[in-house]
Amino acid sequence: MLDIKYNHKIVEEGKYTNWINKDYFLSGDNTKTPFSMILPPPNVTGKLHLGHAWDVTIQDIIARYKRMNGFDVLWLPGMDHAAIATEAKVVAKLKEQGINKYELGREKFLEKSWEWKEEYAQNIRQQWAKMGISLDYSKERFTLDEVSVKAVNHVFISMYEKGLIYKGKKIINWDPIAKTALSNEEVVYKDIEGAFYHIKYFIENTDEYLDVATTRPETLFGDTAVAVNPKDERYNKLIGKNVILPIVNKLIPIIGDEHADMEKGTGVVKITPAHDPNDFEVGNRHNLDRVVVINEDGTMNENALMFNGLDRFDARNKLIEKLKEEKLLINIEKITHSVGHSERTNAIVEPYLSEQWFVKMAPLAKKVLENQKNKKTKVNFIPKNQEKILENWMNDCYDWCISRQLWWGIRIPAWYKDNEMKVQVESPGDGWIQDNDVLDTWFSSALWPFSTLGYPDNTDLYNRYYPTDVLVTGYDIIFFWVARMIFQGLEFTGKKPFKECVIHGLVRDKSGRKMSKSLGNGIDPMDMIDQYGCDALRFFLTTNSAPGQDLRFDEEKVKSTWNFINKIWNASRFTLINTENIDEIKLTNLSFSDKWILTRLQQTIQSVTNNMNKYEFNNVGAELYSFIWDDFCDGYIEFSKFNMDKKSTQSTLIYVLTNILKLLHPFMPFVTEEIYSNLAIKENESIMISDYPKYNDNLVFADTINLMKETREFITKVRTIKKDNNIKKDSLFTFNSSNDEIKILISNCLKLNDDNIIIENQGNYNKLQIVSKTNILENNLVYYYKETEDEKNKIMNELNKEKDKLESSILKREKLLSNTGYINNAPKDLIEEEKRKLENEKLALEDIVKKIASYN
RNA sequence: GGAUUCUUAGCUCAGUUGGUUAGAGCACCUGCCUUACAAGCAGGGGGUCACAGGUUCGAGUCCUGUAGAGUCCACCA
Repeated sequence: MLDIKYNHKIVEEGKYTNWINKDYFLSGDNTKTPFSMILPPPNVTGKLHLGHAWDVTIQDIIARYKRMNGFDVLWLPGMDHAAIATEAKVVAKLKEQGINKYELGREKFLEKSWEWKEEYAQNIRQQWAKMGISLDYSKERFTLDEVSVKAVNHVFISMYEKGLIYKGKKIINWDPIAKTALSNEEVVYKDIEGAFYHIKYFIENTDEYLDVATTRPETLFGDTAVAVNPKDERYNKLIGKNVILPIVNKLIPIIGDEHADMEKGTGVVKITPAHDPNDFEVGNRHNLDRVVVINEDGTMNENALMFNGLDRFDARNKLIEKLKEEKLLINIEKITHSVGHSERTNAIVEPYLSEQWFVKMAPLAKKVLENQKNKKTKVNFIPKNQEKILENWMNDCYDWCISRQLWWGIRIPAWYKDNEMKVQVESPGDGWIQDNDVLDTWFSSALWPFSTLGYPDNTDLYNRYYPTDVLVTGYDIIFFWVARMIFQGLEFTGKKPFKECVIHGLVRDKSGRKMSKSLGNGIDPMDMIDQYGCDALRFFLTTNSAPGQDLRFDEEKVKSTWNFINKIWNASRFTLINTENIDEIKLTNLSFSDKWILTRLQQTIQSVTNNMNKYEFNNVGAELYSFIWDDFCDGYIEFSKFNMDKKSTQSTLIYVLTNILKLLHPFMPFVTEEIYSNLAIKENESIMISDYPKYNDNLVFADTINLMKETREFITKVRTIKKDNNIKKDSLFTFNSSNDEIKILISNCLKLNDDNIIIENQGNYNKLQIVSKTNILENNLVYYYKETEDEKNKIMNELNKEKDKLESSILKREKLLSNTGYINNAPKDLIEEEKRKLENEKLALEDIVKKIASYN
């Protein structure tokens, strides 16, 4: 038997291990229809946060739901090596121990990185277990696994051969701390305090100068021109002349280029082709030299003359001093501007001319856009509006820099000897040296939906489970990952990698801020599990926002979810206590309330299933919450208390509870398993492998719904009257109904007995109020008691208020029903319903009017 | 500059293809230990759905505009 209170710690103990031991999470039953999902692989850099918890719970709900619906579910777990993120952490850890990455050497460093990976992978698996998620561990993958590396090499070589990958010298984002190139997506812009430095560039052979403003004065050593707009009448006559580059004292030309914006700054812009992407383009147009002035580590090089070897920011300060001395500095204008930072090391990113590998995006993006136009082959996003984000990005993207000057990752399969290059996996022979760089971590993750299944080999796994059915992830990762999986999937498998893409939002803190380490407002999901249990956390995370919307974390809500589970626990306790000796479930000779709750259950099953299929878990949550709490607990269980001698009641109790547990199981795997295991009658050894409830028309008694609604409203109304008028239990009153079952139900709920139900007479009592007539209850209820003059007035007020309300409502309905537009256009049943209500209200009004008259 | 989401009760949020008198949780008020649950039960109060127009028989929902908030992309000499 269940304890008096729900204890999540006891309930969750041991269940996950048991499920694993029973092989419930394994895929591979070929008699069933396959259903596959790939878990977005977390980085092996740290702990799972609430966003992960949300993401995996959505997937687990889908997996468990599909499994209970008879599918062979493959939910494939894995982790991402997270090239730069992990490398940065390992470097930092080594630094604490006084070890330098470069002194350690590539091989030793990789050993340390693998140690790190093993440690963190173990943490992550423990957290998955705590979350109760049903992953098929027999298929677990890592992005540096042999299968993954094989796919990556295959794809790289093939793209190179197709001309979709090329090596080129371009301006890329350079992280001077990690000393690697970054893609644009790995750069985060932050507003910081900076300045416009206005510098004098004297025009050759004159005393005149141009006022050139820059935020990065140290790059002036790399200036190879000054540009003005050809339409700018202030300056265009100067085009073709030279200016003297300050400090360096060499001559550079004044050129005319559209890039110079007349509205912006002074209208004059210095051109540094090696250190600015726009200037690079200008340089190409005008055939300018590209002078690199900064080293890989962010120090200045010999081109910076006396600042050679200084850090770029030191050099900036010293240069400004120098310019002041030379009277070349006009002024310093303080500004706040946004500056790119490395996502992982937080270093200020330097636009840097360097030779890197790129993926040519245009043809791939085009493929995605075209595929999205085809209803049959497109990836369906949930919610649908997220498709626009993808299209937006695909419409406007530039080539993807995929080489990283790191060690932790998949090494680029290119080999060099003298001036020759060969792109292949194996070394072409003696003297050939492999490219030192590794690939962007997203290059391997982009192949994840098929590399994990064995692609490019023709494996059974790949054939059975690809394309996958659903991918679940946050909208923040559409560019990084979703888009890239789609174009790689289309390019290499000829198919979309997943049929549906369920997008969720971000978890925010209580005041709506993003959760982040720097703000220190992060919540550890493991703490929440410890306090409220995994089931409460899961239900909270997945039922408190609409699809695609952000979720504000509120511990109070997790707490109230715990209360809900405790409620389920106690309803189960009640059911178990009263069905201990039952040996079969027999849904015959059903009472009115049995029929009603069974019908409500069927309605709930239908609606929940519908919402589950649409991934609208917030609706499922609301549906289950109100069915369980309002209908089952507050309604049916209360009614069952005076019907418990009936076999049908016991059967209905256990039948409805069993169905409730199954409907809840995808959301709350632990507590539903615990209660299920205590049922007197059950079909399976575990709820996990039981069948999901199916709508059953034989258990629908449609007419009970309105009857029960009216009955319960009536009961509420009487209680309200009693309460408002401070009527004690022993008051006398009467009501009548042609339906005996309803009569009994009301008597019981209102705790009436023969002594205080009277049909006639008032004795010492006065009439108090009559509850309005309804379809099922006739001339029904009168309370009697002695009242004071004040009370009398109060009652009259109430009656008049009720009368006014009815009158205005009737007027409104009559107006509506005489509106030909409404009659012609509104659905028929809606009009019928309206007419019915009008009739009822008229009856009720008649009643009230009579009562008011008799009162006086 | 472009895109996108949002604005509904004191707070946090739902609200399906337009269709009765707009819902929930928490908070609030009143009364109850009615043996499944006081982390509960019973009852109650609280919203001119940001604002202004428009379409419609009918708008929280669709369209246009305004204001405010968030996010992404681009720019940032």
